[in-house]
Amino acid sequence: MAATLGSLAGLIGYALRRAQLAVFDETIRSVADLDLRLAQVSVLAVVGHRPGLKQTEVAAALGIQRANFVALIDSLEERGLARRAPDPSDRRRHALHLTAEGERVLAEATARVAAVEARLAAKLGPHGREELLAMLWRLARD
Amino acid sequence: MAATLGSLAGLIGYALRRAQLAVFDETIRSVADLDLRLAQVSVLAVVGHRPGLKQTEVAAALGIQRANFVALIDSLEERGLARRAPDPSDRRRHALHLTAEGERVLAEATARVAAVEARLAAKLGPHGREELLAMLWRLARD
DNA sequence: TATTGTTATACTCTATAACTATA
DNA sequence: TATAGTTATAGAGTATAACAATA
Repeated sequence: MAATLGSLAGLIGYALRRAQLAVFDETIRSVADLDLRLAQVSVLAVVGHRPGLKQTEVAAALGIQRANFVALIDSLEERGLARRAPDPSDRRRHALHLTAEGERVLAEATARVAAVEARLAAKLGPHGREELLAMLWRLARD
Repeated sequence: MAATLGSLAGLIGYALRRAQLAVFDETIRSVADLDLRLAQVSVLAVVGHRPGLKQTEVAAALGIQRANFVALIDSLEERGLARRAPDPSDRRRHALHLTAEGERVLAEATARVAAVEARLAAKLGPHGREELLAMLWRLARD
């Protein structure tokens, strides 16, 4: 395959895509039996880390448009994992929180993902993981 | 944003996704006025590098399902950038080639993408690019 | 007037099954 | 029987515009 890819194999953009797809494939499988998509896991992680944020703030942190975020929290709320709390100071806002069940599911999902990450780190050698993260975020923040 | 992402910021998988989206955003814009999507550019690159490959081989190299590959070459053929050539030894097969116009468009797209890649490499320091590519392909190949 | 959440919608990307023609 | 290409289709993910309620 490498031989047939030609110049693509030397492109950061293309290598990023292939690596991301491969890693997501493994990560998606790791939480599949929890019936969670990665977007749902990411919302649980942010809300669990910073409870009380409003929808727009969580969506912006994750790079998700607020219009598309609605169905995402709907799904988590319907499953009893998160809830929208009314904000007394501004009745337009919905502050987001995890339920006790949401905390449990997040803990389980986090453990599964951590196991995948450990396997990835093992492929990268001693300081590979930290170096990779530093480079990736340098590319991601404009 | 980093502060609100919590544990996500330390995940290789999540950082890969954010970096890939940011890089693709810039790359997509760089070829937008050629009216080319990145999937089309990747097909032009592979066929230009290895003319005569059959559809299934190109699709496999790019990780695209052969069913989804049909519309992709259709679009390139309709624009006169690529052509399906009958294979005399096996009439089921279509060998893929670029037209002269396809070669020209590929050259232009390659130059645009190379300019983006140069900006990315500049962000990563002296040996950053090579180190990053090595790590990404280590993750992508299983 | 501006913002928050929402609905509706359209478009791309991807995955799967089934068909045809050839081998 | 198996393979190459194809068609049809359904599910995600994403982007945009417009609306109601509230500020």
